[in-house]
Amino acid sequence: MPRLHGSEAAHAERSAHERILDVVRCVPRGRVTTYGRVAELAGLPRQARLVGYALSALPASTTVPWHRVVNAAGAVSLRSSGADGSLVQRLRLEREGVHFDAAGRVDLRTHAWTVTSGDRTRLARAGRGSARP
DNA sequence: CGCGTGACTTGTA
DNA sequence: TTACAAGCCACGC
Repeated sequence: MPRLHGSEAAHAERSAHERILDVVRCVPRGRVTTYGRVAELAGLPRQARLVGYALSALPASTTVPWHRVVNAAGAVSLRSSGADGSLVQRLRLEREGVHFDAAGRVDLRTHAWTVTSGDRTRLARAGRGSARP
């Protein structure tokens, strides 16, 4: 059972943390999105930092495609754990066909994820909770 | 309860 | 192009 965090409880029964993960799960293979974008789609505008915090809390065994989330400059953000994680992120993206330039940045104009109607349906379903009245 | 820190963004210079 | 400040939120001390 998701624990509510007060401020969002009045607006949704699903925590901001889970809504963020729902959005990230909708990012298709070979595409990337930004922290700010995820926050906005999760109904948390201007809270990109919260997205980074949510992803940092993911277990190593997660199925959430966290590697498809980059910063606004198209660069892979360093993790507090070290540079290994960012390297893994880059390798995973390249394996999906995402191209990095000489500066180590993704071309967001080419690889940015665009939300489709199917994505919105999927998000809405996740938001309602498939087992909720 | 205050303060610093952090996988961020945006605006300004 | 880079550098700095302000804004936002959760967490540990």
